[in-house]
Amino acid sequence: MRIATWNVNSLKARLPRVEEWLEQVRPDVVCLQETKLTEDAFPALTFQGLGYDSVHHGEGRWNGVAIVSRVGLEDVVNGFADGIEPDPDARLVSARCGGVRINAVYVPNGREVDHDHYHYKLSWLDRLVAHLDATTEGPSDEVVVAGDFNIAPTDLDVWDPAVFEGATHVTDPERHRYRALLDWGLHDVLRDRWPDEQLYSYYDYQAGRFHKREGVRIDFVLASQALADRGLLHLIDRNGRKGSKPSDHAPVISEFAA
DNA sequence: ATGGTGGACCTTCCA
Repeated sequence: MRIATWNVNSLKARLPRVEEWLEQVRPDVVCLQETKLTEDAFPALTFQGLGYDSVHHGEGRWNGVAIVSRVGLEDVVNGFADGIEPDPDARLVSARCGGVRINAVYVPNGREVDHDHYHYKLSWLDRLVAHLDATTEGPSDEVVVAGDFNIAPTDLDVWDPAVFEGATHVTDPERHRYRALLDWGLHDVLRDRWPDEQLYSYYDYQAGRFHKREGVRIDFVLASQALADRGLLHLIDRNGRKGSKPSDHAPVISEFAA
């Protein structure tokens, strides 16, 4: 089962590239972030034509997440299932695809340390753990949480740690909450496979960062033990960040034996 | 040269 995640930075702007990529890579499931679409504008028929079911949780101008699957798509949940107030933003959608509980996440950026949005980010990550508790029997299930986490777990995941001093994405409270997801029972399967490699999923559009290989790794496919044990390949698809009109994120792909 | 890129959308916000 091939599972991918891709922050497309507007599905409207990126649809031709996403179509081409689906035909080339043929993932079984792909989680999309930053669709920036209303429900009405989501191109479900385009995906249907490529053999994929889909579900979208969007709000229009910002955010928006989707799951696109060719191995079934059932038991959809929009947003958090923790029984608290609804999330004001469209940042989480989950469904069961091919027997796996898939969660597509777009974690808040945080903007600046101590900004209101930063505290929203921290509480959002706390709620994500509660959501997993509410929607699974626990980490013994086949569970995937895939998306843009807006956290670089360690200094190996940023091209120059000095540049990020005092910035979001690398602070202890953010990294602590990332580790809480691993403590829950999820595995960073790409990092486990490549423990020492500089692997980046996001490059700022500015200053030629991609061509200088100055990126950060903030997009992950996290998988529970049963899946992680069956990992076949884990990679970041640099081709997805090349060429004309790319997203600022590259797709991240993991494959698991059936 | 006090910017730089790109997407939302129309004036400024967001990443």
